[in-house]
Amino acid sequence: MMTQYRFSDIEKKWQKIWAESNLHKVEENHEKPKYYVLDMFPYPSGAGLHVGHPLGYIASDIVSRYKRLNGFNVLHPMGYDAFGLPAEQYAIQTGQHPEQTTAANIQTFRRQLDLMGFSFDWSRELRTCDPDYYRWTQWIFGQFFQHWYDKKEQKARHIREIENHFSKYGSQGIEAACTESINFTAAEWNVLDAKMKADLLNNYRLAFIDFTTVNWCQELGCVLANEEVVNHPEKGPVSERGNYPVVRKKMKQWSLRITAYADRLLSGLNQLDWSDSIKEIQRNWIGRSEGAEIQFGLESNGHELPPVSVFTTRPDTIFGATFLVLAPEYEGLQALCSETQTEAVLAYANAAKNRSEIDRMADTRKTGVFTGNHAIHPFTKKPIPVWVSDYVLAGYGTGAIMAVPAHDERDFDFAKAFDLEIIPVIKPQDASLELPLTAAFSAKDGICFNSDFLNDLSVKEAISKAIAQLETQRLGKRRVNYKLREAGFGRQRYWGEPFPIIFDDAGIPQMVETLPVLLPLVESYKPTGTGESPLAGVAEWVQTPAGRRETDTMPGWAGSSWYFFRYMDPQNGQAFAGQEALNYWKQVDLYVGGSEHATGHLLYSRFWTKFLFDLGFVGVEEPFKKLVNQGMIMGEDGQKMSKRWGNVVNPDDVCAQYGADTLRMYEMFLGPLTDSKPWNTNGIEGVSRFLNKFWRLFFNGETFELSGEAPTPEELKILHKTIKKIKSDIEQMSFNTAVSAFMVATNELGALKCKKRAILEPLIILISPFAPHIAEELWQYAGHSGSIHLAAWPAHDEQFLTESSFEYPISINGKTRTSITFNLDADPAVIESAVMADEIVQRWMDGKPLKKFILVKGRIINVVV
RNA sequence: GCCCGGGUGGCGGAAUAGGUAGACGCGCAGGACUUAAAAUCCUGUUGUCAGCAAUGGCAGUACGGGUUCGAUUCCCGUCCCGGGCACCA
Repeated sequence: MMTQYRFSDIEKKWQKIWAESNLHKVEENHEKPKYYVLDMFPYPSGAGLHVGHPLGYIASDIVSRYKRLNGFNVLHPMGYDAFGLPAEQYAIQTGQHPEQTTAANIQTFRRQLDLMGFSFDWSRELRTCDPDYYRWTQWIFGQFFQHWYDKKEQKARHIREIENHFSKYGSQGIEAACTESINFTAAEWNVLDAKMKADLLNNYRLAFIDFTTVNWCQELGCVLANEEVVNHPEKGPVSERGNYPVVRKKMKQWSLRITAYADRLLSGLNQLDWSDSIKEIQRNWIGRSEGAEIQFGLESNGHELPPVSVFTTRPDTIFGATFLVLAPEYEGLQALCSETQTEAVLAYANAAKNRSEIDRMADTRKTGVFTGNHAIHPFTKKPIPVWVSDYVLAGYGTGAIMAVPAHDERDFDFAKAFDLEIIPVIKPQDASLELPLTAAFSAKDGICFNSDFLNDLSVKEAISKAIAQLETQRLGKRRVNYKLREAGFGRQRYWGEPFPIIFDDAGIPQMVETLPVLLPLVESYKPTGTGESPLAGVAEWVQTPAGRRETDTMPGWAGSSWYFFRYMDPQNGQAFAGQEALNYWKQVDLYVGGSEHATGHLLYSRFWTKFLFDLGFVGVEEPFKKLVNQGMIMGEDGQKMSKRWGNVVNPDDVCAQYGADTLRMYEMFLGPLTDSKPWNTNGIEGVSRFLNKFWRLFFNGETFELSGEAPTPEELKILHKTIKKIKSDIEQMSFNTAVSAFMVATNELGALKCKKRAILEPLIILISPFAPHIAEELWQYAGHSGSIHLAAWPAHDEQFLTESSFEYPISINGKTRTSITFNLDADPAVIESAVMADEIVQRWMDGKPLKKFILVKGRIINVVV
């Protein structure tokens, strides 16, 4: 009977000892360099964990343990993102308070996480739904509310400073991030009443009340996200759940002015050690484009009409602009229509308003209505018609475009649909355009023609020149535009952070000073049907002596946008984290989590960090220095692991059958961390076999055996190449090849029957980050009283790896034919003559003369004939 | 449509400052130990052709070209898969 290693006893034993001795508790320690390893904290769903969830946790745990062995003071915390919709929906169905279900779910999660032997410092655990936590989420919101963004200084400043400025100088000299730019004098400001001042300041606050268009479902009594709305063939837009009609409705909504930070969010990406794909996703989401804003005066037919500003990235095509198009939601649209066309335009705008986003997206046929009026081309002074069409979006640029049908596909389609003029002004560099155009020529490497002062310039030159000309003639200016929209921050839900806001009798929002504002108990979690959150029904909470409370709650991402700072000092009652802790831990060195948060959590966290940086609370502008996105583990059938497909593998079962160490190593062995890959039950057997083999390296039958015998060069070479390989693999997060290196070392040492302490003991340390329990047990067997996780990482010594000779593959014309061993310091001339004298080489040369002899030292020899 | 990744045995995957393609594991086939099974160990395993065999030839990293003494790796074109964005002017 072979010794079987008893993982179940061993794992239970050590997990208990580690917990009781607080082995993983960490404090600030200025003697050691710090390292902060963070996992994206989980939402504690009722389903518990499946084997896909711990993938990233295992990787981060390996790095944490590796860093500790290398002398780093490692912060490796865990907590729960506990506010959110599923708990609330469960409450609606069962009447159970979300707090109860959340607490129960957290217990399950904790039990499952403990099974896998992670080295989290649980004394720092946090939950976003805990009042001691969310009081600081509310506090940070309050800071957003009390600040505005100064574009000149590129930072957030206190709202009092802009008030002071307004009272002395009006809006003159202020360049602020705002909803709309308004000009007024100090005198005008000073005569405003308190409510009017508050409304005006709302235009500048970083947390402000916005009016946004939402998908409103009367039947469900709530607002729906775009993805919750589907298109019904007869009824039009309906809710995904229940098929109830959905209309677009303007609603008051708290928002955060994230666009103020668009520039910095974009440029900050360059310094981050993140995957290119996720940086690219954020770049696209921010969507910076450079171009010009151009003013078009309108032909007045008797009465004066306001000018229309358009945004374009192609001012070089200005001479090809043959009409303007306004969005159906264009501000002041009605005033721009001629009398005869007003009715048609308004009918069109109204129809467009109720078309769902998806509908508008899916349908690329061009529709539109002529306003009946003309604009004046800024250079040619010719009149060009002004149209309205829903292919122009109100929310981007100015909500109006100059259409250049010859060089923009959409404008081309529109011009064809309504028989509008098409004037080509850009031609390919080395050819002329084929006329008439059958499609827009939108290449950006052409040459201008038909374009007055831009003729013969390249597109790039023409863009600069056109802007310069527009600026000198005061017809327009350079402008940078972003796709990024303000971040809607209010939810008509119960299970979230209440806003620390009370509207006083004048309707002015006032910051609540005493935090936290506790989430009150409600009787029903159901939507009220009025568009308000269930909190609106708690009269005694809503009505306060100071006024009426805001009844919306914050979105799921509020609590997760700053939790990484709270871990640094989780019990602090005076601040979201103390200065000392913030200065010591600074930022997350390694962040591991899924890529699905690219445009949500990861962007918002960067935004909040930059804001807290501006206020001087934190010393870093970026929260996550290095980010690694682990892939998904699919079911054995290749589909996403889900109850629905019946392919879920539970880590509890795997731990019971094979042990946590096997599960950990197997998940790492599956393939590169960042790839998605299927689970394979057979594969885990191989890793289980390996760990047993590893265990047996140390045993002779039933007895543990380590000898003090001096190791041979061959054994030393195996050890040192393994140390080197594991170190570099962990640092590159190539865990699958690290596991394979352990297998190779075990196979080789097993074959040599090596039982020497000098070789095997360092090997236990190497494997301890991967398989912490078995390593701890073997370490104890080896006679150590302290934990292996407090040991030091062995250093590899190159001298054991250097070879004196090398077996050179010999290729003739690039095809390997034989191999000959030479000393590495042998004279190339000697090698050449030896190779040329070789029988096999001679045979393949077949009497042809030698053309070239290539020797790459320690690599290859190639004979060219 | 645009922007990122990526295509290597029966399977998961190794190997890229260009240098012996297929490490490691799974699966499969054969063998040892055993009354038997489990466990463990050993051998083989890209395809194909020749040979009783040891062995050897040819082809081969999605496809077609190119650069090079030499290409899975670099360049150009095509196809396919995954992800992101999408009437963003």
